[in-house]
Amino acid sequence: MERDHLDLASPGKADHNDIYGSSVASRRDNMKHEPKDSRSSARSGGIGTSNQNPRDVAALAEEEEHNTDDEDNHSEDAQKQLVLYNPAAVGADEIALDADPVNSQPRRNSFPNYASRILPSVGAFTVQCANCFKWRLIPTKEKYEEIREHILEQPFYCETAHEWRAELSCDDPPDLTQDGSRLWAIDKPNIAQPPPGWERLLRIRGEGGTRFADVYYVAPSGKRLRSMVEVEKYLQEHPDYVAQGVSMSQFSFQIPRPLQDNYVKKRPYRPALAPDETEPVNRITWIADNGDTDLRLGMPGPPLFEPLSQSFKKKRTPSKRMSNADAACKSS
DNA sequence: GCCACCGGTGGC
DNA sequence: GCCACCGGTGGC
Repeated sequence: MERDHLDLASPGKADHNDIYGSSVASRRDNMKHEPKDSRSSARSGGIGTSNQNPRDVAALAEEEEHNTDDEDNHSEDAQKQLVLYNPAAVGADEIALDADPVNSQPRRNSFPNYASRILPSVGAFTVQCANCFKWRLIPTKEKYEEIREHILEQPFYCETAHEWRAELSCDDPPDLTQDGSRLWAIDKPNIAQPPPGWERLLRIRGEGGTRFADVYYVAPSGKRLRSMVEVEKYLQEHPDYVAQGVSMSQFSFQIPRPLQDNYVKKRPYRPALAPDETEPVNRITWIADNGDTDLRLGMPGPPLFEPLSQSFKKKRTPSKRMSNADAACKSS
C-alpha cells in the first residue's frame, strides 16, 4: 500500500492513482544569512515512505521563510526571494494557474519565537493523473475542490483537464514534479465543496509546530468557524442557512499532511496509546521550495529532496508556554 | 477587544 | 500515529 512518492516523477509503477495537490506558496524575504548548503546531501525520510494511494490528494507548497534570528542553519535560501506562484512566470500559455490573491498573501505569525517567520500558504493546486501519474495543475481552487469532492468515484485523468487545457494528454510532460523545490502535502479525497457563499480556508502552520495546518470555514457573514461543533452551533443560530440547504455534511475539517516527515513536531510517546499500524487512507507530503520562483511546467527540477526540516529544527525555543507543557507532560 | 495562529489534550 | 477541539496569546 505504501508507495514511494518519488514514483510521481517516474510514472509507470503506481497502480490506479488519483492524487490532488494544492500548492502552497510562501515568501521569504531577504536574508541576512549566509547561504549554506549543508542539507544538500541530506535525505528525506519522509519522501521515501509516503504513500501514493489512489485516494490521495496532495498539496504542494513553497518553503516558508525561516526565522531570521535563529542560527544560520536555515541553509541555503538566504538569497531567495519570496515567490508566489505567478502564472506569468511559468511561461506556458497552456494553463493559467490562478495565484489566489487571498491564499497567497504572505502571513506572519505573531509569536515571539517566530519572529519574521512567514507562513506558507496555498498557491496552486495539482492533481495526479490516474493513468500516467503525472501531476497536473488545476487552474482554480474551486475547480480543485470540485474535482476533489468526487475523486474516488471519478478519477482524474489528463483528459479531465481538457476543460481548461484542450490539448493535454498523458504524453505531455508533467506540470510539476516533486523535486524538492517546494512543500508538498497530500490532501484528503472526497471532501465536500463548501456551501455556496462559504469558503473553506486551509491555513498552513509554521514548521516544527504541533499541527500541520488548520481548516476554517468562512460563512457568508464573514464568521470563521473552526470545528464541526462550531459549525453546528452556528447553523443552529442561523436557521436561514439550513433552510437554504446548508448541512453538516458539507463541512470537513480534515487537513492535508506534509510529505516532509519532520514538518510537524512529534508528540511525545504516550504509553497509554495502543500501537496503531493502520495507515490512514491518505497521506500528505510536502516539498520545500528551494528557491525557484515559479512552478516550472514540465521541467524536472533539481533532484534533491532534502529535508527542509533541518533548517527548521531548532526554530522553536522554549517559552513560558512551553514550560506549562513540560509540566503537563511530566505530570502525565 | 478582536482574531489569527499556536499548543496541548483527549480520544481513538 | 492521527484527529478534533478549543484555550491562550501577541499583534493589531
